[in-house]
Amino acid sequence: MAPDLLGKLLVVDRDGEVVSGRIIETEAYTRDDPASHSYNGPTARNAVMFGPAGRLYVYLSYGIHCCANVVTGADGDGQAVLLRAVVPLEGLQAIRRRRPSRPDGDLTNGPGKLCAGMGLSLADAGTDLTRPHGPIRIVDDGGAAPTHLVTGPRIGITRATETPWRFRGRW
DNA sequence: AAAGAGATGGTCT
DNA sequence: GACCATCTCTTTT
Repeated sequence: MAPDLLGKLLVVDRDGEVVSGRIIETEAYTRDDPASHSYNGPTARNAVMFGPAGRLYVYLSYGIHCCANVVTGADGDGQAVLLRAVVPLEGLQAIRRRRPSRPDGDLTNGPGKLCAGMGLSLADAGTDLTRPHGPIRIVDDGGAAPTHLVTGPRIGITRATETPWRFRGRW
C-alpha cells in the first residue's frame, strides 16, 4: 500500500557514492484505476508494473522527466506507488551537483526532481528494491513512520481525479 | 506570489 | 496524431 512507503528510505548506492532520502509523499495506482498506466493491461512500457512487488517501475514523463514507482501488487496485479517527494538524507553534495542552482528545498520535492536528484533513470527500471545490498533499495530504518497521514487528490492526472490516493506523511 | 507557456519524446489509438 | 502520473523559466499582479 502507498502509505506504507512513507517514512522509509530510498537509497541509491553505487559508483562508490551513497545517496538517500526519506519518502514523504506518494500516490497509489491500481489496475482498475483509469488514471493508471496499467489500466489497459500489460504493454511493453508497463511490463514491470505487472511483475512482482518490490521492483522499480520507471517511466518517461512528458518526454523529459523520469518518474519512479515501487511495484506493490502481486505478480500480475499491475499495481504500483509513485514516489512523489523525498527529503534528502545522505549524499546532499551529490544531489546538489545533479540539480545545479536549485535551492535546497527544491531538490527532490517532485517525482521528476526526485529522479534527477537521486540519479534515477529509465535504465534503472526493473531493479529489485528489496535486495539488502542492491544498488537501489527501499530501507526501513525504524521509528520513522509518520505520526499522521494527509490524503488528497493525485496531481497531474485528468481521469479519476476525485480519488484521494495521494499520501503525505507528517511528523 | 501567482499565472502562463514551452520544452520534448515515447506510447497508444 | 493526440495525449500525457512534469518542470522551469518568463511575465504579470
